Amino acid sequence: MGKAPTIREVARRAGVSVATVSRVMNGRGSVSEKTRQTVGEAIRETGFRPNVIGRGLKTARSGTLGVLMPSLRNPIFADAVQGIERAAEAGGYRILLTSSNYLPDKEVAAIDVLLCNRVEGLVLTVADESTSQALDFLDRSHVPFVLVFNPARTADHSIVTIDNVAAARDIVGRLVRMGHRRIAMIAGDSQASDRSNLRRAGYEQALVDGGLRPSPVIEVGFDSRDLVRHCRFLLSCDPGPTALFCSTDMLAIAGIRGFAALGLRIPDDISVVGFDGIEVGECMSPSLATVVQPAEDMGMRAVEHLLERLNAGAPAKNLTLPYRLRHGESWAKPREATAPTGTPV
Amino acid sequence: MGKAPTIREVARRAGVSVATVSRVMNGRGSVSEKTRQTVGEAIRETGFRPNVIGRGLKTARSGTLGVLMPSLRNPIFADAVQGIERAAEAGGYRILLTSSNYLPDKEVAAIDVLLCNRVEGLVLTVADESTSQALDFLDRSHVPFVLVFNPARTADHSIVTIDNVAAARDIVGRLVRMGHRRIAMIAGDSQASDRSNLRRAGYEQALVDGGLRPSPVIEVGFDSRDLVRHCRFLLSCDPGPTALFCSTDMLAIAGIRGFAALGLRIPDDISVVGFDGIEVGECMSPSLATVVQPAEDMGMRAVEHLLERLNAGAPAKNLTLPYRLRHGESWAKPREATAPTGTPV
DNA sequence: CGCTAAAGTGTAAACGTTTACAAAGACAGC
DNA sequence: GCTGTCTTTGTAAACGTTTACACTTTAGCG
Repeated sequence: MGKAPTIREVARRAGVSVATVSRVMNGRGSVSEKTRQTVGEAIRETGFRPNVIGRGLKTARSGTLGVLMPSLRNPIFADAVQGIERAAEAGGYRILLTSSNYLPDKEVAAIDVLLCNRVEGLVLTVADESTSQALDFLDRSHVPFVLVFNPARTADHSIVTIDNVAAARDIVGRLVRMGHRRIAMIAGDSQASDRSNLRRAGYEQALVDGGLRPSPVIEVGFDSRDLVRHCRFLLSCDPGPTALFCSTDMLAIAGIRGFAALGLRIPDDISVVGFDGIEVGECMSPSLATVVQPAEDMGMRAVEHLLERLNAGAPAKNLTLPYRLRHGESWAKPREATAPTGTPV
Repeated sequence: MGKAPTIREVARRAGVSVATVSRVMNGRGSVSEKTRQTVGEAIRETGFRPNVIGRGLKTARSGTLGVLMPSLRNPIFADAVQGIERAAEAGGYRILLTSSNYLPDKEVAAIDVLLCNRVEGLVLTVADESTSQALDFLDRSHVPFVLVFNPARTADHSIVTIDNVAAARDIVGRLVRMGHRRIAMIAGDSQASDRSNLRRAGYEQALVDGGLRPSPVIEVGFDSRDLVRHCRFLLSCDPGPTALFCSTDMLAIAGIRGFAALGLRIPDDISVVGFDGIEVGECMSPSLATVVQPAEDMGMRAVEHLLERLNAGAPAKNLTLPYRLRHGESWAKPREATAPTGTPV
């Protein structure tokens, strides 16, 4: 593992000073055409690759952005990272990726590591924005950051999100207007996700809007993949639900499976809708009716905004992107369709 | 954005030299208990965070590993990255993540950027290991790297993979022994994935093993999500297939949907099996019969091995992990079950 | 008390860049 | 030829750490 050549060796080989080599590389300052050639050759001959660590030390710019996500196992986050990476690359930045596994303690630790690495900014999703120590910590650091998926704490925070309450209310409202009167909800651990809470709030509002009495919400862990127990419970209730709303697509997919395992057909016997809009929900059969968050786009926008703040000193802003409903095949009118109590559809 | 405090300011505040502060931070060299206290306080008071860029310059160690994946949109890669991140974190390393979008040109460019960032090693999946310029490039760099998912080029390369040929042969062989005589295959773009080719080879071997004549393989792009056209084509063949093998789970899921859209029931009318073992395949209904690659584990092992090479000078090695079959619900005996020509099951 | 060894601390030189500043050369205008 | 301007190049000082080396203090021991 011979040491990598340095700018000094290139300079020696080209018979110029290191300053000149630096100028050739960065295209700053004036260099005669002849020298430029010579140096270019020397660079090629030595296989020189500028050491961005040395450069970063001098320029006080690392060229990296920190990224912190709860997990990459939920495709919604993987998609966001994909967008983040694309936009970062387009802007000439690299990303340092970490994940918290939904643990607030790890959030703080991971951010600390990123700050030691002198990331110029961060893009992150925290478990719960309202209680996050990680954000307090970050506020104090004066390193700009953009939250993705999380709701806004205050107006002077940069966030890229969708209106979770409105979206949940919208999709559940449609179930109501389809004629569903008993709509259950399975929500991911509210401790680990403020989104879960917001979606629950939207769900409850939709029930109220429809004049339905709230039903209890089943809270499960994020990694729950086997919901058959919970599905059985739901069916055992006196008037069982005719529809299920899940706080994430992963849960909804598991819910469909749970009901199918109990012999129900989707959507004939029960409707199931999700939230996130992960691609696989669209590919499966029945395709999942859900709220689509433009995750990749959100990641890109987050980075673009971050770079504006970094390079142009733009102010923080709250960016709420529009969500989309995917009219999948997993929902339908309830069999014993009764008109909703409110206004007819 | 006041400048971050440096070791010098901590030293001044604690009334000691920078060397002492450094010693306290790294626990190297001897420092009296009293000084240790004083310095610790000064660090806390100033909110000092060691600049790993400065450190890296001196120690010639960046503490980062480079990661290059084709895309994060396929959960199999996201899972691998998850494992990579976990193991890297456990080993005290950070990861610099890039993706190639399956484009060989971007592979080279991305690696170049990573090398400029002086990653101490790389974990990557290239489109095609046998033709990859990226790997030639990397070989010349003398930075250790580990391939994941790709097959081994030569014995002195580090790789972590499964036996794609054997696995494909295994699962397709089971279809044969179930009684399927006409098994179609949909494969992802072979240009963009050597895995696709290996799985195809395994598929063809299984057909030969079973005394079946090879049928043409349909090649599609990786981002193909609507396979209904291809499904229709398959059904239009004179004796249509009774089973479909797809080179990835994402394709298999789309295939299930394609057939379902044409009115077929899975697995009653046609069996569909995939390859990868992404989690969502297990959650959906019918659950996907597939070859499970331990992606997260593969990512972890890759990093563990890389760190062994880095820190203990261990030699490169080829690590072929066992695959697992998931006996999902998407396959069954063909309706018009005929015993296979070969040995009975 | 004097000697030696060990422990604690400081000094200063790296590491690979960038860049302010200085210097030198070329050239034009007088 | 002198002056001034512009272009090209070099010198050297940062940037924030680590660490070899040297120095001072302390402790142990005769």
